Amino acid sequence: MIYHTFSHLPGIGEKLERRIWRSGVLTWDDFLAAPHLEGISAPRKELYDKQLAACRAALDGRDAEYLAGALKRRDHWRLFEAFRGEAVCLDIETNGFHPSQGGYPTVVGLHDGFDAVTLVHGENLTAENLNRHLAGYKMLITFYGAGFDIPFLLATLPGVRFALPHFDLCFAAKRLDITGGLKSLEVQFGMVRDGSVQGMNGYDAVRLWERARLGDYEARELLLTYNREDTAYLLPLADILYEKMRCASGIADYLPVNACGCN
DNA sequence: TTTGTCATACCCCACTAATG
DNA sequence: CATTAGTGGGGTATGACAAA
Repeated sequence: MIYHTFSHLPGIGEKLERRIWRSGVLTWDDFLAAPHLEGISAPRKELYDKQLAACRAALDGRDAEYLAGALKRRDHWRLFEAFRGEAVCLDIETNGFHPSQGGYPTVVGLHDGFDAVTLVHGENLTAENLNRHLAGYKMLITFYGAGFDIPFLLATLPGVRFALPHFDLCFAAKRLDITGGLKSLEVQFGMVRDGSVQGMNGYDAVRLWERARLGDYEARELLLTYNREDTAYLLPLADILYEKMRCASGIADYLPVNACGCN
């Protein structure tokens, strides 16, 4: 999808991007090879050519951070296919307070589809540790992380750094007119949680931390399991939502073979 | 080259919905 | 609850193209 993207160029929105596709220019290489494009003046094309060449070099060099900066936030999802193999899902639990009132993250969970890492407050949760783990990946996946998890971590863990492309599934779902929180989406797409944490919500996680903090080992284990389940379903959900977003973008209408399976 | 017209990208605002 | 980013609506600014 990223090779088909032109909406990040200044002055090109969704409409113009589709017009470019309609004219037969489907990829960055097509664009660079075309001597002239209708609706785009020569000096402007020259500027676009430069930017596309830079993006292409970044993609060839797997420079995810450059591309994160080059794309508008709402279009980061377009990088998913390119970086799926090096994507990490993140979800946090907190003690229930806001950073300004003594709030802190209790658990930060990372899951890449194979391995799960859990950073726990007072044990191994530090900005350095989190940065080190994130550094091994090319893309970040969250559910409403842009609105909650990321700002919360930035406010409570000085030095933590988020520069990766960020696929926020919550806003993708909203743009697709799929409403409801993470749990609701899991049900909609037939994902079933481990019985021990079924029906739990974020508030329960707050209470579990209270007990875990006082030495309740069982509560601690349940809290970690809950967080792990939260992160474990993000990647399969991303797969589903990415396909739907791609279909909604309209690119499949212009590709020679419609291998999209849009419904 | 200048002007007029049209399309559309962009900006600002209040609102929404999700998080623990 | 309080908090937050993204969204959508509506107005404005900008750029492409064609006619003069």
